[in-house]
Amino acid sequence: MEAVTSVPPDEPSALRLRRIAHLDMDAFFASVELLRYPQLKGLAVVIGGGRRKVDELLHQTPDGTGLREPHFIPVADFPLLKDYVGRGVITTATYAARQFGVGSAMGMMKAARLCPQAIVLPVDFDEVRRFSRLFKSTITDIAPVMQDRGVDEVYIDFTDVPGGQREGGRVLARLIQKSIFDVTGLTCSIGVAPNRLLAKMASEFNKPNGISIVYEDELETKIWPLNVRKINGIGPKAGEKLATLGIQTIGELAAQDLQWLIERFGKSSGAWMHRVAWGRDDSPVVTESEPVSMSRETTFDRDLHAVRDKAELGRIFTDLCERVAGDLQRKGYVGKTIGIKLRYDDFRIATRDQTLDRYIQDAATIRRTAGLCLKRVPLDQKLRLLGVRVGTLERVGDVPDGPPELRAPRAREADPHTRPLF
DNA sequence: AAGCAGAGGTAAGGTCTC
DNA sequence: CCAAGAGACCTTACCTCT
Repeated sequence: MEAVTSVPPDEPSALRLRRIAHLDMDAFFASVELLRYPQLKGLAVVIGGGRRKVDELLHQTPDGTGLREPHFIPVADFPLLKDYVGRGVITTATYAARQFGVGSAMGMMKAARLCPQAIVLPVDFDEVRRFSRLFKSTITDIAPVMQDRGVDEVYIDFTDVPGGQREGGRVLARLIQKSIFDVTGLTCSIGVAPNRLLAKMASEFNKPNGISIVYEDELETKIWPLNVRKINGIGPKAGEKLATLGIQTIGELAAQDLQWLIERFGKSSGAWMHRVAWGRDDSPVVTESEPVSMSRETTFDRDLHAVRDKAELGRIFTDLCERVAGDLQRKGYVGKTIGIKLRYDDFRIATRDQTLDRYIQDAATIRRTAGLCLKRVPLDQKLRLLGVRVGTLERVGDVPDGPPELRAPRAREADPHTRPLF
């Protein structure tokens, strides 16, 4: 394991091991809600839906009389549940709800069937973001080298933090865990190991509210018995393929010949699998990064047909373009690759994109270019989702050929051949 | 003239993550 | 009949330039 950082040759005693931590907030979305509604503690609660109407559900009685204070009715007792929950999925479930087999990314209707007494709460993104900032700033106050991995997850480099090496990092992990709880009232789980790969797996060992340390020489005992799916980057597909090849555990993966893996998974993936199975990972903790693309997509309340529902689709399409443009402008980015994504009613996905010769950020150009993309895709089948994406981003003011994004879009009449469908 | 190699861009699809 | 949204990255194919 590449455990040694660069060490001045005249200071042999300064030889340090890399100590990387992975920190994961416990049932983050649900825990944030429980802070607000402590009376729900211990109950089966599912967060999600994502649809605005879940919010109404909280403030409405089944007979339609509104309530000012939120109240909590089990999903099963609510008539017209589908109208409220639509085609949404669960974001997080409390541990009580998980007992019933309910979990992240599961459809709401299915969850209602599995756990009829579950209380549904909407996601409060503002509140979640507030707590996200809060726990991250608590961390960087103690250990400055932190990498964002989403709202509820970070990597931290303990190597050069005073005390970061004590008890393999456990002392510092405990300090961070306690500080986060004091500031937010929320618990988290932390894994510390010689690299990010192992730290990520370690953080799952002792959930919730746990700490676990994995040392370099514990690969065989603590990592190899695990299923390959525990490796961050091996998902359902690769897991299935490995299973077909008779490989279940990470140890079995490590036992495979490098060339054999490359033949079956490609040069890059095969070599990567071999490396991670041996616990090798020297990727650094990266404290900042630039976005590559920004997108907006939406699943419709019902499947829509490109011709029959043209007007409605057109409205949604324009709205998506305006929202992406708004995101770009608000965050100060321009882009030159415009793309669309659509999902048919049978869940097949099609994408198209087009790269412009200049950087833009305005809704009109996005809309026009995305419209051209849409013309290149078969539209005889009903759609359930439409998305708009802008990629090849540059920061405003950092654009290779000056600031063309500030130029007004060139006014021009579309010729009939390239006139967008919407 | 033809062939090859490598770099880099574009496009489409797919996988994975939280 | 049920399966979100946002983003990163990979593979493959094709094209262009050198």
